[in-house]
Amino acid sequence: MPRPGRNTYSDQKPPYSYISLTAMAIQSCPEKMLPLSEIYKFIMDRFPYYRENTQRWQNSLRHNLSFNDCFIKIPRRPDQPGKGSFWALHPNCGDMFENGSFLRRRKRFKVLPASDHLGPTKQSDAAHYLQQQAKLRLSALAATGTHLPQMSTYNLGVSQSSTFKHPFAIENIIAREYKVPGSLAFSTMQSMSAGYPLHNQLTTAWPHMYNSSVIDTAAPISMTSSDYSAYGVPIKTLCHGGQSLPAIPVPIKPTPTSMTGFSALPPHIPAFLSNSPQSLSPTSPQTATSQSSPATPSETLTVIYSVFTVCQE
DNA sequence: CATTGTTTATTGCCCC
DNA sequence: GGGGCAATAAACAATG
Repeated sequence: MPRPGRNTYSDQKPPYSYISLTAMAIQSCPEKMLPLSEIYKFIMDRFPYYRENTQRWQNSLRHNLSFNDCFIKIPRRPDQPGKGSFWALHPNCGDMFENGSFLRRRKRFKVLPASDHLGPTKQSDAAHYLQQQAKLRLSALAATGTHLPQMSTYNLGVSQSSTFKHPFAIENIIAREYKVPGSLAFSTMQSMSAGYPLHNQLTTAWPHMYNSSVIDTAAPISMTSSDYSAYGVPIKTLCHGGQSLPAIPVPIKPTPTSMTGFSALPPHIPAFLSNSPQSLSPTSPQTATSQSSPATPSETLTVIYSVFTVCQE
C-alpha cells in the first residue's frame, strides 16, 4: 500500500460513514443536538476532505438524517430564530457502533413500531426526552461554570460495554475539538495513549482530520461560544431556576400511535452518549478537580426522574 | 430563492 | 447469489 504524501494525506476521505460523522457532530456539542448547518460546519472544520463537493456529500448527509431512525428531529422553539430543526441521536440507538468506535456500526438502528416496552422508542418520546436532556445539561453547565460537570447522566445502570475506550470512539475523536488549554489537550493525548496501546495515535491515525484547536481557536462547539441553544433563549435565562419549563415541542416525525409518554429511563444508553469529552481522560485536570462538581450522577438521576414526573403530568 | 427535509432509485461493497 | 449497509443522485416538498 503506497502511502500518500503528507500534504495529500489529510485530504483523504475519512473512514467514517455519514452516520458516524453526523453522530460525532451531534455528540460534540453540549446539548447533543445540532442544526443541519452546524453539522455541516463541524464536518468541514474537522475533515478537509469535506470542504469540497459540498453539494454532493451534504445531500447524502441529509438523506442519512432523514432515512435513518437513529437521528431524530427536534423542532426549534417558537422563539428560536433560524431555519430547520435540531438533529439529535435517538436515545435508544446506543451501542450502534462497536466498541464505541465510529468506524463500524453494529447494525442499523430501527425504531420499533411497538410501544409496549421501556424507553423512548418512539420519535416523539425520544424528542421529548432529548429536550429534557439538553435542558439538564445546560442547567448543570450554568450551575458549575463554563464546563460540563462530570455528570454521567445516563451512566447509572447503563451497560458500560466500554470502559475501554476505543481510539476511534467519539470521546477520543472530538476531545481534541474541545476548547481546552494546551496543557490539558496534551494530557488528554497522554491519557489516550495510556488507555490504548498506540503510540502517537492521533497524528498517525488521523491524518485526514484537522486539529481544529490549531486552526480554529474559538472552538465553535464550546459552550461559551455556542450562539445557539436548543431552546432559543440565553443560557442564563434558560437555567434560571429551571422551574417554568417551556412547552415541549411536538416532534416533527410523528408516529401513528398516540403519545403515551415514557415512564422510565432508556434501558440502555451508550457510554459515548453519556460522557462529556472531558471525562474520557482519567488524568485530565478537569477530571481530577471534578470532585467539587455539585452534581453527582445519582443526584443528576434524581433530577431527571423529577423532570420526567413533571413532564408526564 | 436558498436551505432544509423526504423519498425513491441505483450502485457497490461486504458478509453469510 | 442474496441480504444488509452505505454512498450517491435526483426529484420534490416545505419553509424561512
